[in-house]
Amino acid sequence: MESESQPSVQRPRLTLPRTARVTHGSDFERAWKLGSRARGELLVVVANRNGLEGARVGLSVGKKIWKRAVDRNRVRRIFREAFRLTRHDLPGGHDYILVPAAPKLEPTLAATCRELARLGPKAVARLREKQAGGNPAT
RNA sequence: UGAGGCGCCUGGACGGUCGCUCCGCCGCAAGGUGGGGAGGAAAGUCCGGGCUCCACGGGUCAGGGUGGUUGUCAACGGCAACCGGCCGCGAGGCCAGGGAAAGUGCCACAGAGAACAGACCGCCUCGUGCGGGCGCCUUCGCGGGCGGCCGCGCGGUAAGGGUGAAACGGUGCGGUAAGAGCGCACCGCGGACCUGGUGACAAGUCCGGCACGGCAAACCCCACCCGGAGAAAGAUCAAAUAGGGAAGGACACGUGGCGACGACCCUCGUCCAGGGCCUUCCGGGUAGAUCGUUCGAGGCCGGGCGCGAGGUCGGUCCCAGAGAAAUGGCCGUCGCCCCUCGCGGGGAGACAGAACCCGGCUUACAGGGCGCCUCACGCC
RNA sequence: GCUGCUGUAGCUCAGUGGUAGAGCACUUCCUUGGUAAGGAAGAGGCCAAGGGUUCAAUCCCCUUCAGCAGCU
Repeated sequence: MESESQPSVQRPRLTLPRTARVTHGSDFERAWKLGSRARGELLVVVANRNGLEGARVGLSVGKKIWKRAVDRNRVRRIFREAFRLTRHDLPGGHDYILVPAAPKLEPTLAATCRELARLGPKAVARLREKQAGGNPAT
């Protein structure tokens, strides 16, 4: 944590512009159809190639998870903040759809960051495996 | 001091830092900079409107809603004041609160009787029949007469008991064989008149003599109101692909018509084979984009009007606008609550998240605060 | 965003303004050497919650809470 103040690695600023968000329904549908998944304690990560430079995030928090809109917003904001902090450590060129793993979880930011950093690359690796085995052309 | 009633407000504050979104300015751009950024319920979607599109000659019926009166309002099933009923010692609270002498229907069980009422237990001995025994009078006696008693029946009665949610007015006095609106007084009920009030209604006088049980959130009747859908409404722009129309061109020999999956027929002289391409423009329109989309029956302050809901005049302010959907993360100080005698320290922090916009209603809500009023006790 | 439907025994469902029922399941007994089937008896319900109308509400009315379905 304290090593971040070192100037040795020139880290980019931790922003989250709209270009880093999945904003189209068709992108979501492609991810559900073609993407690979990795499941953890708190969240499920669905990864799919997007043909762009950086990583993008999409949030999918359904009404079954929490009944109240306040709680759903809470989960969304934690997921979004976790992606903002870990976004440059994840493999680029992919869309990541984040889904709560189970109903009525109360994720903390630190735990979500850890899981996202672990599950993101895992899902991307599975995607490569799948595409190499099945269809070689993208 | 304690217990309570009513109305209302608030819903942590400040700072640093990393981000998000909208607007203004600077910049070719990347970006920089200044400012705004959830609620009283944003909720449920129970009502009412604005707005948009669709439908529409008028009337009637059907269907739905509302239901004291007068107001208020853009409108309402909201709100205010008043009226009536019920509850509370009281401040106050609650009420779908029109019509049951237009009609239909229902009122279980219990009970004698339940909607043109009824007579079980009782009560009565005025009337009447039978039986029993008693007293008195009369008779030698049998017998007869009179009086009153008991039982059974006819009869009278509806006060009392009992049943029920409800029993065909209530209480008291008179009256009677016992009783009964049978009579009287008061109350209730009904009718008429009159007074006050815009009105709901209230007060008063007179009369009637009780006739008219309840349920319309049962059907229904009466009065009034209501066209449908909803911003994913709707409007504008508009790729790619396919297809439609028009013009021009190229290729080709076949072209065109009727017609039909192949046949066949007609026209130019017959038969066979085959082609249907390119460019430009037009219109519809999908993905997508933009608008609708936040200045409004708006907030705040003040004046005068009204009991009040509210209305009016003047001043002032601009106060969220996303779109797989911003309003968040981390840190610090103070404040509040809980644990602890205390210092210190630790923990918790309600209900809940805008999606076209308003007016209400309803529901949820840790804690804190304000105002007015009532009752009880104590002291002066 | 809008609309509709359903909440009754452990489960699946009836029911209607007047003491709430059926089938399966459960308990006990009989039958059998034993089990199943069969027979007999029994238990189990604040009819989703809160108000209101009514003499009386599972039923009628209002509000709330769940669950399900549909339209776009």
